[in-house]
Amino acid sequence: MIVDVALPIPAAKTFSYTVPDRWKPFVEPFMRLKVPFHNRIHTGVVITVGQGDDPGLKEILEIIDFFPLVDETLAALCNWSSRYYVTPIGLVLKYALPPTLNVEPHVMLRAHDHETLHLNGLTLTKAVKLCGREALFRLRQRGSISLHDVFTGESFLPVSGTSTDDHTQQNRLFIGDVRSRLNHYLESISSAIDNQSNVLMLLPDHYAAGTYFKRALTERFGDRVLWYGSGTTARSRMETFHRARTQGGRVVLGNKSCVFLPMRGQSLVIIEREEEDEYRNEQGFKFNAGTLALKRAALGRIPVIVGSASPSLDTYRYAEYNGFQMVKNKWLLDPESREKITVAGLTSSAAFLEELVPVIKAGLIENQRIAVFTPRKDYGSSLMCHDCKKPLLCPDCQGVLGYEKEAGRLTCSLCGKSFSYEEECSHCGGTIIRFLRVGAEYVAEKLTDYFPDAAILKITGDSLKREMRRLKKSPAQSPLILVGTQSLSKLYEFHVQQLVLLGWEDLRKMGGYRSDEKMVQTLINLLDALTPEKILFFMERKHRMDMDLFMDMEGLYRQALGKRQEADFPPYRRAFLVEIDKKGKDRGDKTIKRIRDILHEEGLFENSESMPVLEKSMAQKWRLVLRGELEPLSRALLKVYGLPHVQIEADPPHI
DNA sequence: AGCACGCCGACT
DNA sequence: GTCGGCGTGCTC
Repeated sequence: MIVDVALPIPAAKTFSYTVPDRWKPFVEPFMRLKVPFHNRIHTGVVITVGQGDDPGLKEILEIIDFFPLVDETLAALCNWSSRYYVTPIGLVLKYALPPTLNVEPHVMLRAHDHETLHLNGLTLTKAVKLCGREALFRLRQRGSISLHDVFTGESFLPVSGTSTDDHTQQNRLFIGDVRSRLNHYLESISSAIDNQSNVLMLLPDHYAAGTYFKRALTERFGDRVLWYGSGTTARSRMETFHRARTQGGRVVLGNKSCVFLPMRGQSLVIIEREEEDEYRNEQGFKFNAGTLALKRAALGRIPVIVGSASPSLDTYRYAEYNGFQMVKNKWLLDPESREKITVAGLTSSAAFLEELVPVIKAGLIENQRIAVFTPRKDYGSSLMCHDCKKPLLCPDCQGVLGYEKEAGRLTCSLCGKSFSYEEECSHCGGTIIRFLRVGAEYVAEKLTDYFPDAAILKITGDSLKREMRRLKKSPAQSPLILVGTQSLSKLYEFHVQQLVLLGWEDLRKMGGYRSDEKMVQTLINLLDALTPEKILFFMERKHRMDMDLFMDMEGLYRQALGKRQEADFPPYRRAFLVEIDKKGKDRGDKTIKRIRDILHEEGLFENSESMPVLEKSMAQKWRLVLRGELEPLSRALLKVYGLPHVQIEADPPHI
């Protein structure tokens, strides 16, 4: 017997091992096992079980799981993810079945004959220590012991995530404000859990959206509401794991890792604000949890509700293409909102404070809550030497640098790398560095100078968790200034009287083919969360935008999708960014040749004209953008994956 | 990923 | 003459 095993290493292949007789009766695909590898012991996952024998192969050491921890739908989801995100299956499985999944301390043994009486009530961890894994496998097979989890007391058995055939639900894209979405979710969840099936609900974060929905759902459904993911204890994470797989009538809330949570009898998946960046997993296996949740629902034939005030173009098209019911409850830039909007022109971006201060002053006198939005979180960006007028760019990728004053460093907006701030031009040595754009840190500092007695909170991605606590204590009647980025839109139902947008139109230039879409989403989500009575834009005169352009939702989406189709971009084509480090002594030339060879071998780009040219040679790396159909591309790119100094990003936003 | 092998610079 | 730097390659 030979098994092909996926290992958590960045190589797009499986490794074969023979199975010794004592383990033969127990092997099944998707069980975890221990194998010798490179003079070490690794945890791998069985992908296929085959007949035959090969004395050249090593033997597996031990099987870990008594049965696979993923059901058929999740196994299919892992396989699909591996191809869709060009990540070796071993790394996908490492995410789906992480070491933190501490199953055995929470599973107990029950004895069914005299021989095993001494094992009764022991946890699996202790029993394994006492008599070894192999013996327990045999005892269980002949029925001398059974397993149950400590949380529910129910039998610990393979989970089957099949749909419960609830025909009251159907796939739906719900576009509306947060109140209407919440009500819609509550009604849908209610009818789902009434018939004892489970609901999986994805939320963009834990501290803001997470607590908002958790509170609202708990009010209605009590302890049937569970959270799965970080931001909680290891034990309660395991409790959710066991309850979701054995019990029914539960709602599991989570952000990313919950898309791989096995669940019994599911009847609904809900994705809240799928367009949020927080659904993107940036390290290791890079994926979008919203996209995976949609796929999981499709694979398991489970109805899905996607709710947002401003869905992404990808989801809008996916929903239309797959026959979702399109419910347009409310578009927040409707003619009614038009009356609340004032657009003020600025002569230059530096002039804004003179115009902003009187507005804030008037608001504070009236005890208002005012939110000031600015696209950037840092102190200043678009740095430029005063002497030679040359811009300061990221030495690595030539991206725009942002200056963080408090931290005293420069951070690249493109690659995220940080550098200490030297206050010196690399071209001429000049020491006067100017910045042409300002961000939240600067605005907050200046407003504090102007209004030293006012309560001013800075809301950015990094400070959100901390500031949420202070915010909850703030009485609704006292004046407050919130200065922040997109993160302001996480403050669900935090009502402000005024919303001021400084340089919102700048989002348009912040790079990537999705920038127009992001601009609209940012605005709509701010309106969704903060429900402002007045909306005041300060826009640079030459970039001033006509707000009437955004009032017709269908027209807006139709036009944007038309452009994407014409340009052959997502969602009509898959796009991948391949980056090659110039570290090697050949400056990456050899790697590029190998990539071209692999693409050619796979039958892609047969004539040299369609062969991708290297789009950009930057200081430290080559950039290559590939667009095309998923199947041939991902097959070829998985081969590219293992090459040294090569990074592959699926659906890159910055192209 | 880790770990070994291999080919060029500063040391007793 | 060697020790060790990391670039390159392989792992059933």
